[in-house]
Amino acid sequence: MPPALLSREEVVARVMSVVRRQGYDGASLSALSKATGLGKSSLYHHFPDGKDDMVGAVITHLETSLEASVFAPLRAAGSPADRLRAMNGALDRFYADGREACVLAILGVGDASRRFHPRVKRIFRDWIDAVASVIRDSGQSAEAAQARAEDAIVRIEGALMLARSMGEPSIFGRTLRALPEELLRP
Amino acid sequence: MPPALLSREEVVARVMSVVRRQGYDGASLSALSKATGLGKSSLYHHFPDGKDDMVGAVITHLETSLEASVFAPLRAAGSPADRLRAMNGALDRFYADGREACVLAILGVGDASRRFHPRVKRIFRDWIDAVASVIRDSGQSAEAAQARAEDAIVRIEGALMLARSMGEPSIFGRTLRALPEELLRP
DNA sequence: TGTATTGTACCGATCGTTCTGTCACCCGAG
DNA sequence: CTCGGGTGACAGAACGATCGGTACAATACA
Repeated sequence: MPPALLSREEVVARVMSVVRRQGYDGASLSALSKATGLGKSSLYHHFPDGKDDMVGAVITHLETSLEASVFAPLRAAGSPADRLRAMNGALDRFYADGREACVLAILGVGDASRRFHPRVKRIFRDWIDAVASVIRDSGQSAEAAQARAEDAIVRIEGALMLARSMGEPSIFGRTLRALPEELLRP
Repeated sequence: MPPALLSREEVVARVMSVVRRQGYDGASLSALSKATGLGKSSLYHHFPDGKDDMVGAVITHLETSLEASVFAPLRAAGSPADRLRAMNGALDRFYADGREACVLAILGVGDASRRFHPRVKRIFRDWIDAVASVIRDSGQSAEAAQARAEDAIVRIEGALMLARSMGEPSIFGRTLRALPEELLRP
């Protein structure tokens, strides 16, 4: 039971939480209604284009919050290792230490994936580029940095998936902690 | 349009194909009916417990075919590198060079995940153990082998996810090809 | 004939969506 | 200050479509 008054950001956060756990198809309007405390018609008042509109707002929220808490720190000043550790901290929080699924991975399932694919791809692209810039700053060539950055995202997403499938969230933390050394080795 | 007569294996394969693309919730009975060429009543004749029964059959098919084409080769005689390359060949085929999603990852989404979690976890467990045995045979300690084997599955699943999200299937092949060296390095 | 398989029609439930209406609140006119 | 008309935020009820699932008769094949 939400406390009657919810800001748009809070509503979007709750929608994201449901999508994360149930997937796009599983996130029914009635589930979203229950999670946000808003009637179905109220949801349509705030998101006139329906479910796609709500999930679009989730992606927008994801874009801005990833930019602020992950991409920007990666591009900031500081030692490469520190910048990677800053990313790790943000990811650990966002994924609840490996217990929560990745929204981007969830949105790759089903017909919805076609609609959201461009925006999802863009986020991954930005993420890879931000990680690659760190690795370049550590002295690697642009090509090696690009390849290692892709490998970083591969590991993060894979660890998230396996951690949840095995019921062992620690897999995620272990993978994260190993990343800086592996990405920066000569 | 299926050619009228389908073996149970072929039916299961088509169900798997739909689940893979649409997810559990998105794989409606009408979609499964269309994909298999069987009416709903025929589907219920062959799978009396409905959708869960069909997906259960998919998992069973997965267990046996992964055992035959991936786990067994990993445990067979031969050099560690050869055994890993044998796994890679099977995976490349099964995932269509990175174009098809992983059924196990798909089944981790939504309420369905709770029902199938034990079997999915078991498959991952067996997979990790089989890879670990290869790495042990290359001279690594049991602990290091276990950790590296987990990392292998992490990378395979992550690469599959990212390859599809980026629309660049080649990410999967590149990750696979890099695996033997990374897992067997001293 | 008997058994295995399938088509048709249907069930109640739930899907995403829309319509209608109500309530609280703001703001300018009197 | 009061009042009335807009305005945004919400709920209830209902829409047609589709969901997963069932009953049963008809067909196909042995």
